[in-house]
Amino acid sequence: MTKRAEERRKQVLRATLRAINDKGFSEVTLQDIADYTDFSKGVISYYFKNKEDVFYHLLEWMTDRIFQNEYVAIQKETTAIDMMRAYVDTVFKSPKDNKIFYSVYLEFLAQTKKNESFREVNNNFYKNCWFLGSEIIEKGKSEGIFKNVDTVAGSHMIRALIDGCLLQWLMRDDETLHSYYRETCYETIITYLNHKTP
Amino acid sequence: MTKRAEERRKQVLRATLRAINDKGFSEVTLQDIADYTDFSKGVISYYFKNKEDVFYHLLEWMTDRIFQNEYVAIQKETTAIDMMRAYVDTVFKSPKDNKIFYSVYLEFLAQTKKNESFREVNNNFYKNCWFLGSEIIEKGKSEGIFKNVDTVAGSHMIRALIDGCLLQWLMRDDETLHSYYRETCYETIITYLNHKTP
Amino acid sequence: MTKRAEERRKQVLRATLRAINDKGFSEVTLQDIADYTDFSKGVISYYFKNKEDVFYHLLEWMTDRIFQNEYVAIQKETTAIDMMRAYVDTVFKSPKDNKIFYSVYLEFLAQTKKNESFREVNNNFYKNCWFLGSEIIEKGKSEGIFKNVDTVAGSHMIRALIDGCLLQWLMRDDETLHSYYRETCYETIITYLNHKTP
Amino acid sequence: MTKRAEERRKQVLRATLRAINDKGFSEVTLQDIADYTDFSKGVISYYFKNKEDVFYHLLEWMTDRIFQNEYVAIQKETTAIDMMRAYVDTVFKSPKDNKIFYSVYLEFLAQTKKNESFREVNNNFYKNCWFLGSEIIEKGKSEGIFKNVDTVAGSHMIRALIDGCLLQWLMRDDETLHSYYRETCYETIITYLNHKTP
DNA sequence: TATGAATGAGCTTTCATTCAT
DNA sequence: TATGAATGAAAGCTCATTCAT
Repeated sequence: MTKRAEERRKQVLRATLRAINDKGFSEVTLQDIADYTDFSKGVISYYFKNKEDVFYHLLEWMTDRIFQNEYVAIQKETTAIDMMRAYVDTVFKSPKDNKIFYSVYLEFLAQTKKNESFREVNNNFYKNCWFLGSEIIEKGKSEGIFKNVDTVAGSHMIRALIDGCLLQWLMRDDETLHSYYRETCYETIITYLNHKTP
Repeated sequence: MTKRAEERRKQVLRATLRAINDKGFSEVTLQDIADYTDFSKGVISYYFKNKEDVFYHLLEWMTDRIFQNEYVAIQKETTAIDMMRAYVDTVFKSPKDNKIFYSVYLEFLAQTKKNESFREVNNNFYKNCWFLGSEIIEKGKSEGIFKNVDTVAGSHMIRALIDGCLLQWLMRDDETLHSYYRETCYETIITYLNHKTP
Repeated sequence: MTKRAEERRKQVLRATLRAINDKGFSEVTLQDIADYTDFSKGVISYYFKNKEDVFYHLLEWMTDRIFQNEYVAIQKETTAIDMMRAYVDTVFKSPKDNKIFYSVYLEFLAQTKKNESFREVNNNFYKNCWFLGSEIIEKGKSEGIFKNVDTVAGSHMIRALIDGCLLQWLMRDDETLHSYYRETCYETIITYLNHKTP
Repeated sequence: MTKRAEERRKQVLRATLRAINDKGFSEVTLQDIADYTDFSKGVISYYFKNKEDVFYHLLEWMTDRIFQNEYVAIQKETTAIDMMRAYVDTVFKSPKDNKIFYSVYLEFLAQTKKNESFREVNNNFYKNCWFLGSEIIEKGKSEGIFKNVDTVAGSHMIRALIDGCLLQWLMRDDETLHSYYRETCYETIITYLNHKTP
């Protein structure tokens, strides 16, 4: 693929993200997407096989980027607690970002049933998320904390709580609750990881 | 509304649930819904304002029924622990039921952005869920447990974890994981509610 | 199929024939066809699976009608010569009819390569044509003429000459040549069927 | 026109013939044609006015080549019978060649209605074909055979039968019938030309 | 000369909605 | 009450053509 093709595809994906955010996944048309680029409708079909192919690559691109950010964030820290903090802070980046990302992500999840390839991308994202959780828990164990948590189950629950909180925050549609959910999510995770009785 | 009208509307809603489950929210047509009733396409328009109106009432009906089941279940129990157990068991009723309900529910959540009325129905459902969580936590407090948990935040986290677990389970598309998520979800909640350090 | 459906389908087929005649097979749009009916574009899709399905049924309808006319015409005659005359006269019905039918038929033949089902309809038409030729030749033999002609090969050649003449006439696009080709075709066939040396 | 232009145009025409043969006349795209050359889509527009212009020149080129082959073939012979034989043998060159040429030619004929220039090219081809037929008939007459045939009508009928046979063979889509149609066509023509009763 | 990126008109098809019966 | 015939807007996608490079 040429450099130009690479760039055009990125442009289309960015436009698609904004278009879905504004119109909704199932409602967005190729024309809508084109309207967010500086190009005509034709470029989308020129650089992607079809509309679904655009969506597929958007999901892949979004989840990859999210994971990269989270991974980089926790790598910067040295203690398990700080890593967990960094993880949650990166997940709850900002009301604006979370709203765009999570509402679009939610639409992808809803499509999963009819679209096996979306499911696969998401499962890969899950694996990455669990990997982050596991790294943090293992780090904690090496520090002598998080002793009573099973690494695998813990990584599942961390992500479940994060998703549940983001979902609840998104549905309540009140940006002022963003920090509330970030903090409560963080504290709940820490409380859970730190619990004394096995 | 006449008795007959009431009955027809129920028939349409039931048919819609099955149709969405089979075809997907955005793909389902009025013809699909009609095919699941013993009536023709016309009855749907006859008893509902339009397609969106059908969906609205379906969401309302589904979330009400879910809440009722959960409410009845916890009312039967006498201790906070048993109530929590009953709550989680009712939520994780069976792989089949969860798959149908939650995948359709997920599609509704994804539509929330474009549909204010869906959001309202869901927020009402949330309130009901938080009420259940609060009741259980308060009961626990009266029993001398769950001492270090804030009732409101706790009820939020309980629901967030439940949703996060169901979502993760649904996305993994592996029915054998159903009991794993049910148990891990339950234990994580109990661990969190029981934690010692404030 | 209801009576109304039957009628609508006929209306669509008639409209399609006229539309193809005016615009050409590959150029005709569903809108064109609809414009020749008193209905909207939707009815076509309502009564036929898709555009190709319309074409398929048109070819079937056309070739059936042609064969029926020819069959009826030769059945009315009592001698082989008169039957042959009636056959050719029916084939060369009128410049107007031949132009419409044959130009559309020609487009179907050209599509045969990509459309197996068109080929099958045409092969069935061929069988019917050969049957007519065979009947005439056999009748002639029973009268003591057409002695030196093989029935099967003869029936093939009769149709080949008819098609070749109609094609040539159509391509020359000169209506005054219609009777010339009809007569020359007839005489050539008779001369061939009557030939003395085996 | 430069030598290079001449060469490029030939390359495009050859590619077009193959492309039409593979994809069909109305389905072939400029991209398809380009894929059969070693050039890009642009060269086609560079050396031809538009797509239709390519087709026009292809038809011209094909019919010219066919005529040249037939003309050369009959010129080599010395008797009318041998010439007729050579004509038919050249027409029925081989199943493979006939299939390619005739199916593409058929598509051109079908386009004739909308395309006056195609008709003109074909009428010129017809004139050439009739010329060949006339030459053979006149030669026969000079040899004392073919006495009872009108030269002009005979030349028309010869071509009509040839076209009718090739068409029928093509539609039956059975390569093993090729020699059957070649022989039967030849014999039918000879029988007709040789007939005794005026 | 030759390329292929970009355009956008135009196609088929789907389907919510209306309404005469 | 209930039907389903008919409508026509709106969608995705294709591709001939243009033109900067």
